[in-house]
Amino acid sequence: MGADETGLRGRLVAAGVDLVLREGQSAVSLREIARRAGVSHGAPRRYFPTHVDLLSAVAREGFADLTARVEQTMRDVDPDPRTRLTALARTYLDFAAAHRGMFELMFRHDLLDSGRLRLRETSLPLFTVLADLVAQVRRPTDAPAAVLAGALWANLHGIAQLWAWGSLPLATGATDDDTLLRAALEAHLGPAPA
Amino acid sequence: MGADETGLRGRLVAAGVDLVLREGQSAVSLREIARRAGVSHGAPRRYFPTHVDLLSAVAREGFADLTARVEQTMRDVDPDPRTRLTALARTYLDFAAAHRGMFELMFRHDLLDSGRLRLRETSLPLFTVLADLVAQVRRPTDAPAAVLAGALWANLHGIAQLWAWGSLPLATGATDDDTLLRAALEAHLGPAPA
DNA sequence: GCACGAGGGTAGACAGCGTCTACGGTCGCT
DNA sequence: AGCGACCGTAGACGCTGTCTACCCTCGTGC
Repeated sequence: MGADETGLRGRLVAAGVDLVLREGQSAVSLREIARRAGVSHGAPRRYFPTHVDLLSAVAREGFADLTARVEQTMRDVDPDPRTRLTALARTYLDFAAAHRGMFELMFRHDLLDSGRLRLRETSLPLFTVLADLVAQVRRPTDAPAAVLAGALWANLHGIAQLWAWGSLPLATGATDDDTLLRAALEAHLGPAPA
Repeated sequence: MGADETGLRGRLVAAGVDLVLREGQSAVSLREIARRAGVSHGAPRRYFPTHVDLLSAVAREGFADLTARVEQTMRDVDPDPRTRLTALARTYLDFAAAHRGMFELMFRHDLLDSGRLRLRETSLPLFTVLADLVAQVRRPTDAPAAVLAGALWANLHGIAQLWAWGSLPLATGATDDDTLLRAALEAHLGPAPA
């Protein structure tokens, strides 16, 4: 998906992905990526004029990975939309927890050039999957589907972020994020079916 | 509140706060703060052994500021808990939008030492205000108050963050965050009273 | 009245960073 | 054979955070 090209460009992105997964977002320096790719520190410049460009490409891989996981989940799980939404949410939170560095990078808009690489648009298919499912379970009195989906996404995202920060467990006394997730889903979509 | 001490320590924090508000989180370097405080680059070290310590102190001011704003809102607004919750949420989102750099810094747990400065605990009073209000409007079938409050906070936080990133407006087609906010409040707390 | 020690700020060094620029080598094409 | 385009190297620059040695200025004990 772009990262496994044989050229240096692909190797750089792959090294960046590997680095952010292993060491976190702050470790992803241009020079370290170049080192891991076995080239001089000036080499990346041919493909990525600035550090931001390279980070954006790495983040793009992150979105692609997350999207692929969600699509895989959709393939595995029951077609009932409510079930699918629950599974999607779980996948989102699991991704954030398992790849925290990547997840952080993906939403560090101060580090990324969302315009040049159409990064925001890269996250759109993901939102579309969510929005389609939301539209199917939406009740007549609910907000419009796009709004409902946006609010739900924001809730998922907030849980992922605050949970990682440690504030949420401290404040709520919870030991896992599943309780919070269930509460969020029921709040937005109504009580879970029996 | 700690930042207006006359000593160098207070001046450093004040300079940091000013800098993050004006230029954003990435501009808050140790040396730049020292420069603005009119001291040499080594001076901060007496009070803040590392950059992280200084940033944490700045973020602490941010939490203090936000808490003060919320408390002011609580003083100004009608005692009806639902109204208060709406106002609190609005204050939260306004703060995030108006002081984006500070808001980012406050939740950059990778940059902060939440342990040493009890930073997480600093955000706790804020959560308590929210939790108390939530407890008052909670319906019998809702999740426990702490969980409900946590989920709602996460929703607010997610809206603030995703909105700032630009993804949410793009995905939902909304032009302001108020629609999203109302949807979130109604989802967690039930339909708004007439 | 004076030495002394501690607190607090200065100044220089170091390695690492992103960026810029000049250079070289290695192709394929005419 | 010669020539360009492509692609990577290497060194410099100014910036960063951190470390260390130094010094100046007090307050205190004698």
